[in-house]
Amino acid sequence: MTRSAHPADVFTAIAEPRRREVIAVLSDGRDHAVNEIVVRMKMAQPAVSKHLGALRKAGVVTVVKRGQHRMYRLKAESLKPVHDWVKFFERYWTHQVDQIKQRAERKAFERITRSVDPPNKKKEE
Amino acid sequence: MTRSAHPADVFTAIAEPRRREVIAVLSDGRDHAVNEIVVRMKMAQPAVSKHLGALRKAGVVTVVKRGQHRMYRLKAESLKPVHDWVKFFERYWTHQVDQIKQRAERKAFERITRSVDPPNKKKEE
DNA sequence: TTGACATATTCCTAAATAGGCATATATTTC
DNA sequence: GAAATATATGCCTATTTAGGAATATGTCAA
Repeated sequence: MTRSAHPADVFTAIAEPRRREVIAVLSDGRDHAVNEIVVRMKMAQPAVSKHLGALRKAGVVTVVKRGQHRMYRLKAESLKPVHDWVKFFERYWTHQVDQIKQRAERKAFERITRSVDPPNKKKEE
Repeated sequence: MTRSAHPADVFTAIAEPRRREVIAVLSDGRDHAVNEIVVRMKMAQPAVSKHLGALRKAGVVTVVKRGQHRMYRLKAESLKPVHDWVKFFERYWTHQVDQIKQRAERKAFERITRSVDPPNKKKEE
């Protein structure tokens, strides 16, 4: 098995660097035709179309037909889950870092010395 | 080709749901033995070890030998690039959304009508 | 209709990879 | 040393997937 994520998972969608490039192009919040993205990214058109397809499946972009073009637009709210997820860890690189680390180390040490090493258990928790 | 990202890319590392579970277990900032993660995640030990290996390569966790255990710890700063990347889009789901959207739409419309296409359309989605 | 242009889709291949299973490699305890 | 425990690694398979090339589809213009 490979990636067991839902194929349309946002985390998976943004894992691709090229896809983040596409998002960067769309990050002005405006509509963009495929061809424009192709030119800006210096990438083959089918490849771009495929990435856009993946992003669309993940709900990261939306499409609208306009004449013979298809206008893609970033749906930024779709990135909110990522933001929420990573925001939790924000505090670890802010000023409280030292406090947190020290407390963690102390607790971890206690845990280890008191419960893990004694050779009388198999599986617990 | 598959994922063209550096294998140790943080975005790729966190794309795996199971890996985010591992991170969740480590999210208290303390040391955790592999076996503990195995038990908590109800996952086979080799699988867990592999995920930990991937996370380590991506710099998301660190290891320390302690007796016959290997204690893994989250290196939260490694997630900062993700935070920084997604933070840019934060403003799109905050109160200014309407402003931004409206301006974007207006500009896009101008762009289209002046350079790409006469303003007639067939199908929209 | 014909042709030009924009985009998507299909087929292909090479690479990545999650997880199962078996096994190797410590490390501790007896 | 031997057994038990903790962890990593190797092999295997099924699945995913990025991108190339060719082609299909759709739309507009003359």
